[in-house]
Amino acid sequence: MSKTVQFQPTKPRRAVDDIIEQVRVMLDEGTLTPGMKLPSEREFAEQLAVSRNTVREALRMLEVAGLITIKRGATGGAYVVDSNTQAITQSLVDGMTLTKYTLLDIIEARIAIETSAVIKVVENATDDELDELDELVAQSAAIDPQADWEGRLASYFRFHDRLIELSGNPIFPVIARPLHEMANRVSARIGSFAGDVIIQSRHRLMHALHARDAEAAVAELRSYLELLYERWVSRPID
Amino acid sequence: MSKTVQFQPTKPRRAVDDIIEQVRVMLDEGTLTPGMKLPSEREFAEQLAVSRNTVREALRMLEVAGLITIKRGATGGAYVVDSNTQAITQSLVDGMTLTKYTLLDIIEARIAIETSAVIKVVENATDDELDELDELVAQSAAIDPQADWEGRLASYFRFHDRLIELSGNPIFPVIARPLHEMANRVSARIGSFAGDVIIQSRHRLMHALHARDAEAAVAELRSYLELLYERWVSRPID
DNA sequence: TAGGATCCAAAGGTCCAGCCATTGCAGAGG
DNA sequence: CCTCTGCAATGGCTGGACCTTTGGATCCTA
Repeated sequence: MSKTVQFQPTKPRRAVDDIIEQVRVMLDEGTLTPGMKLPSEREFAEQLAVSRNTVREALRMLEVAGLITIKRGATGGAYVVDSNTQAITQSLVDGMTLTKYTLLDIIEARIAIETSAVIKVVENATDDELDELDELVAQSAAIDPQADWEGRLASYFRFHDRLIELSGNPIFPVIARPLHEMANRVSARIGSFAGDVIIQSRHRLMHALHARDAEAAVAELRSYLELLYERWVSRPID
Repeated sequence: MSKTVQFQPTKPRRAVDDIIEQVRVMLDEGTLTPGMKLPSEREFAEQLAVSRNTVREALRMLEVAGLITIKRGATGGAYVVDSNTQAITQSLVDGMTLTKYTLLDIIEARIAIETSAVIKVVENATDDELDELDELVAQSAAIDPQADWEGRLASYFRFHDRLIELSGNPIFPVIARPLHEMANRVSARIGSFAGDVIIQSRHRLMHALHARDAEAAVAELRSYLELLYERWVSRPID
């Protein structure tokens, strides 16, 4: 049987593309790990046998991709980061300005990920960890939504982020955090609403988690996110 | 109550950052729309009163962000794109690469996303679209897994990708692709197995979809992914 | 000796001027 | 009318130069 050949769109191979691929491969292999420092621009250029300008372009690309951060000065240089959440978020924001995604799309994705995560939380989280979540809820409730809506909002998302971390699956946060960032930006522009409703939902959710009742927890989380969406659409972005 | 002030990390403002922000603002305002062409590098440099190198760095960043594509030659230049899904996918792949994960983590995430997607497929897909999926299954079955395992594998993922696209939520494919990419990196190394089992599962899944039976479709997809995992763990990465 | 002021080297930020490589298209030639 | 060819526009890349930032080493002083 003939091999299914697959033609690639003709994109001229640039030196820059080669460089960033080398870095990506090294990251995948573990040759480069978070915290490590790439060579200085001048040294890197020499190693790669390209000009410093070309190296700089490659570094800029890696920076935007969220793989490195660049610091100036004596101890400066390009350092491998340990999370590119910001970059993913920025991509999603860009996607929304290109009118590719709607709020409902975001919410649906959150429901998909977070309900799956919460099931694992019920299975795996220790009681201490659940108490930690209780504490986060209390912190949220202690912030006056009128006086400091942004602070309250940030507190909400700290809860969600932590909840998803407790699932034990490291992939879930990678996906969920950018979605939260997106939701956060929207909420920040809409302004405060119905703080009590959210706190009450949190209490019901925590009750279900403590009772290790996955079904109830999923139901509560889902209805919470759907409520959120209702509020958003009824108060569109200015 | 005191406002929780939030200080931003001190990041020196570079010329490059200014340029990409100008472009982002123009995109947001609608001054720049998909398909439009930015000035040539030389002209752009003059307009911005910066060197051509700086412009090039900015263009590279916008390119990685998925906002423009760059074409060489006579009618070349930087064109605003209408979709940055490719960039988001790449970001997520990078994010997962930076994260310590296991195969089970990937499978769990796939179950979360793909079962949610398939529910929407049952609701939204037309019969013609389902027929299209049937066709993809037939294509998979026609490839000899012994002779061309990579081709068969690629065919499997085409099915999954298309299935998820048919959910109608553009976020789902964006999340699913990186997961497939990560799964693919592993499968390609493991080699062929049990082609018949997979095709049979596909048939059962399609049957459920045609019958618009969401519950059965979800169950089939889930058990398929779990089966996949079983096979993987029993044949660990070399 | 502790504390502060100063100097300096390393590293990124920017610019310049030039040359090469690619590519579409207009015009020449059949 | 079609084909070939050369040109000009545009991105790709180089090498060198200079500025700015920044942290640490050094030196001075109380």
